[in-house]
Amino acid sequence: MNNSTGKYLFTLIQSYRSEMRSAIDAKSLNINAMHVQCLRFIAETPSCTANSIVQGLTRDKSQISILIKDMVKKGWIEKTANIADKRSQLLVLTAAGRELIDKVRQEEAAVSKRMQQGLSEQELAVFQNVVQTMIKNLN
Amino acid sequence: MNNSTGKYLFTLIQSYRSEMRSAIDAKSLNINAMHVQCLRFIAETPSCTANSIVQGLTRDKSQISILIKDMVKKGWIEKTANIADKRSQLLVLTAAGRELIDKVRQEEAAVSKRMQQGLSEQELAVFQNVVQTMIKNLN
DNA sequence: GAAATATAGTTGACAACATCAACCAAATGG
DNA sequence: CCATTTGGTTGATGTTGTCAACTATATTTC
Repeated sequence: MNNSTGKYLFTLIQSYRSEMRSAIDAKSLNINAMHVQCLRFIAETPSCTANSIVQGLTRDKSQISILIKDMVKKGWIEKTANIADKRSQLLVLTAAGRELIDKVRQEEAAVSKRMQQGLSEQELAVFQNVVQTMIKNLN
Repeated sequence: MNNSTGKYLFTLIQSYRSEMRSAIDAKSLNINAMHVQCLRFIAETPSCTANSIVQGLTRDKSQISILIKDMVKKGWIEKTANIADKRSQLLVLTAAGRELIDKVRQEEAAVSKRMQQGLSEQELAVFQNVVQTMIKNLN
């Protein structure tokens, strides 16, 4: 392999984003990529704080702060007091947030299924392993 | 494989971007990701026009128009009259642009090399095939 | 126990990337 | 020759990202 790696990965991600965008728009879900990542993270993380998301998604805290504010405003998540640390709040999905992320997951599953057409279980397993190794190599 | 595909790919791309950013900053190359893609595309495309880039990189024409303006201003590319179509101009790299993209390619090669540590030729070949198939499946 | 330092989160300013609409000049089609 | 399409530019706006400065709280040090 040569240094077209980056190029193909960019193209793949761009195509994936575009597909997800279309699916999201088609279903009028009205949610952004970073909102999706945050909601998923909150759903999967007990005692989730803004800082948990900062660490988990490797993003700047100011960016996450703004995203949280957006999602609270949109009624997808709620803040509750964090007894363990008065500086922070615990974040939980509301019923609307859970419903939304479930719908998004369905669209993600559909796009992933399309992406994987014609590829064997073995090829996908190698792919997964390679991606995880590459992530590890860079961090 | 499940729908964590998107998640891992996002993480990989983010890590890659971050690495490239650090490498670019360390060498004081002062160039952005989209500039890099454009310069590479121009270098590899005979009779390159703004529209060629729009089609090749699948980006909005207004975005490409602005990028071209930036790169001309920075002295990395030049516009020459397109005799075949008075509406458009041909884009070519200047000496400075060629030098810059060469340096970027070196950094890309270094990052790719790090990414690939511990992975066999066969695994990388499967990876490449899977990525290209996925791109094709989405378009 | 108080002071110094670090941390969690917020806000503002700015940059990079992206999309859409409106426009003009040129090319193409009927 | 006129209508339509295309290539490119600009403005407005949205999304994602980074950095600095700030406040309140927690932790560390003495």
